Amino acid sequence: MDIGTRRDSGKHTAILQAAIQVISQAGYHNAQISRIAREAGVADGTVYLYFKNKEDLLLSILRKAIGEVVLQLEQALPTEKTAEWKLRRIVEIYFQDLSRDPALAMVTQVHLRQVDAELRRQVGDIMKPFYNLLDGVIDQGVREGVVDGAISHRIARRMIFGTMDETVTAWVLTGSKYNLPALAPEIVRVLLYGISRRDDVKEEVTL
Amino acid sequence: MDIGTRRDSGKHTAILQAAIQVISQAGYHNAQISRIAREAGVADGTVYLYFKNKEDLLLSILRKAIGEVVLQLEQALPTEKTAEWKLRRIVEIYFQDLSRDPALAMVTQVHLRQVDAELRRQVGDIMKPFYNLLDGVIDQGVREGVVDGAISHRIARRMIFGTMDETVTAWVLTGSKYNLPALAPEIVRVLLYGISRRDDVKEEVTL
Amino acid sequence: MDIGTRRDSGKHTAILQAAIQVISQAGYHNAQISRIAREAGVADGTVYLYFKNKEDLLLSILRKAIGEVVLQLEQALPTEKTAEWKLRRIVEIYFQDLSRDPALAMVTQVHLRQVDAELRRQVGDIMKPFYNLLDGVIDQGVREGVVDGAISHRIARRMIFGTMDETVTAWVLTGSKYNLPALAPEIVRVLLYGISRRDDVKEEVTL
Amino acid sequence: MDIGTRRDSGKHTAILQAAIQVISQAGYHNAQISRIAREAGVADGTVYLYFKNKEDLLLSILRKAIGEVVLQLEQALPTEKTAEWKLRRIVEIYFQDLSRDPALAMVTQVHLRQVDAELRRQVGDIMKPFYNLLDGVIDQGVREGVVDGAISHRIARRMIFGTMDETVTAWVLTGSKYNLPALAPEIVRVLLYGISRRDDVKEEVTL
DNA sequence: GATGAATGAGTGTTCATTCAT
DNA sequence: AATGAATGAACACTCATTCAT
Repeated sequence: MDIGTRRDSGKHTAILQAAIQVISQAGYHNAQISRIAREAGVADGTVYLYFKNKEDLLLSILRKAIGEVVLQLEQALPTEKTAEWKLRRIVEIYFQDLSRDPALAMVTQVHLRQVDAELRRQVGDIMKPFYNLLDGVIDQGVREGVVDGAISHRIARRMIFGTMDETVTAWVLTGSKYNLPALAPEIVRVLLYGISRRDDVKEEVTL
Repeated sequence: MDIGTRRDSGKHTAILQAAIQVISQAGYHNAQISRIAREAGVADGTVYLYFKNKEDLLLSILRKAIGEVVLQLEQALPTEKTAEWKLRRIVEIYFQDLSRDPALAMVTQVHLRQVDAELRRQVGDIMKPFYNLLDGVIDQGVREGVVDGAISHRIARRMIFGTMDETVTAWVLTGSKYNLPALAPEIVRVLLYGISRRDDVKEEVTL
Repeated sequence: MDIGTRRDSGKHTAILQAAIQVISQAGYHNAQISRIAREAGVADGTVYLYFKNKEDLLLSILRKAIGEVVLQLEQALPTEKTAEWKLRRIVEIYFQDLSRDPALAMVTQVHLRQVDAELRRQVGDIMKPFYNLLDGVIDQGVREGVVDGAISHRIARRMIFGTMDETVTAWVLTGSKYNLPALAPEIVRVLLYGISRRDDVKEEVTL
Repeated sequence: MDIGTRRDSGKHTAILQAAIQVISQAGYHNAQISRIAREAGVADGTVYLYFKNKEDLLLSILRKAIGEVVLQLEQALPTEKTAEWKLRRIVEIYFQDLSRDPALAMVTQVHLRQVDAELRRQVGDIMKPFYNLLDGVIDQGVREGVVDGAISHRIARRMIFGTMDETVTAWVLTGSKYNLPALAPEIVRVLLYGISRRDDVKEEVTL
């Protein structure tokens, strides 16, 4: 069922888009294949020509979303020299990409969690490249001397991802009303320096 | 946990415990009422004498878990004077409580997210008291001058909760093998000061 | 379970009345024993001290209703001399009794039909005495020369009962708003002479 | 009966026939969809491709039965000139149609009554056309001078329908053993002239 | 007699998936 | 490739009835 890179007559994309719309509105368990098919303008059976099953459809959405973020990051990060500025770009691009398609964000942030153990493992695989990028930046930060080498990489990564994740989820659940990317600078500030007051700031975080 | 309350000849508690076990293993959508009932040693119908429906059973688990954390925090926090130490106690107690019952943690961290919009609202209501405690500590921190008043309360709270949540979820999904509470000091350190290197540290974070 | 004639502390009657009320409103299949018990002010189990099961409860209602009608007819009919006047009394008393307790009428006319084959046989047994009364009057009518002996007794009886039944059911289903006994004279007229015009009437039907 | 229409490869008809058979034997509340499906040779789910739900299946049976009677009456009645002969045709055709399919008669006469209030309203709607036909004939009878204009139309209609209904129900409950249409002439006689003896008969009712 | 907590059998309906065309 | 009619497994919840107290 690996259709490959050719997207045929656009049906692959149409079904994926329809799935994002339907799932974002109704949730994974209430998103019937028949409704997704109708929305995409194809027959029920056609969905199974492009996706192995409903679960695969959900994972494909995540792959697409994370794939795009990673792709953009791979292009943008080399531009930045310091780890600090790379982290800044990560948060910005992550927020920008997700805020560009609220329905997609709703699916990845909320409905994707509504799945069972087996699926969760695959979600981890898909997130890998993104986690690796984060780890790379933390590494560089330590080498540069701006990130505390004593902090566990795992903990650092989880704080960064956990904070971004919680922020996007809150944004999505409150209706995607405010400007998400605008929060990036303040987020980066707490990631770098925590919530503590800093009188000794020389070069303040600006954007 | 709530030992001795034993209302209704212990059936209420038995069903709740059985639900935690079954849901933690199979997930909410795969946890049949009949299986929970069997595990609890009661008839299917008996479940409905103690809980309104399956959803109510799930919410009761969260209520129990969060209720206990909040209860302990309300007793412990007044003991601590500074906001910093209060934050420290929050992370410690949160980690300790959840690590005491990995199955319960699995349910609240993973399976509880597998629910639809209507339920999500109720989850928010249950979490309210915990969020309020966090806000209170942040407030105090600002007044004490240790927390940066320029940082949005919302963002601060989301970083704190997002980081703890991500940490517990990762612990639970990797099999609850390592000592979760032992991570508390390092977590508090990144919450307070971020990931940045701090040469200017006068009084380092210790425990 | 034959409690006999003694009605103990009135619980037998209380449960029967409660059943009439609950079934008339909710229908047989929606009338839970627990609700009938609550309405009667007794425990669920107590219902089974006075009635074999739910079905028996329903039959008891019919027995009570038909029993009262038959009792009254057995007292009133001997008073009337001619078959014509006896028929008149039958319709009058049948209508009067049912209109006295609309809830009871609702149960016997509507909800009692919502039962299965086995029960239906028993309903027939209960109706027997009433049918016998009808047959007796028809017999007498033939002997008196006012009823056409050529008409099958069965057909005559079904016309009489079918017409009364349809009339009462219509009355009950439209909310028991109008005066049912007031229809008796006209009903008797069509039972005796059909719907045809009668120019040759010597002694018209009056009341 | 509607032979040749055969829509949907006959599955619609097959399910309807299976439902008539199963319900006539077991009653509405004991007729499981799975049993009807098996009897029709289709999967359970297939029933729901042709009928909205179990209730809709029951109403479809009545619609089919009454629809056929009304159709035949609409063709036959214009043939008859007088109201008397039209009434005769109504009884004949009603009896003939129902006696042609005893299982169908069992469902409409007995099991259809086993339903709740909401359904009952819809039953009324379906019966409307038949009631209207009866009213039309009574009207004509009054105009012709053979029906007593002083008799309430409602009462006349209820006597006619109540008598037919009671007759068919009795026939069906006793095993559909005797010839139902053969009773038509005698039934018409009691509808027209009641049970009274008629010495003054000039042109007696014959068939 | 009276209670009411506990039982557990019973079923309409949905929907992901298949496959003959 | 595309269709969509057909499939059938799966399950939360109700409620008449029982029985230990």
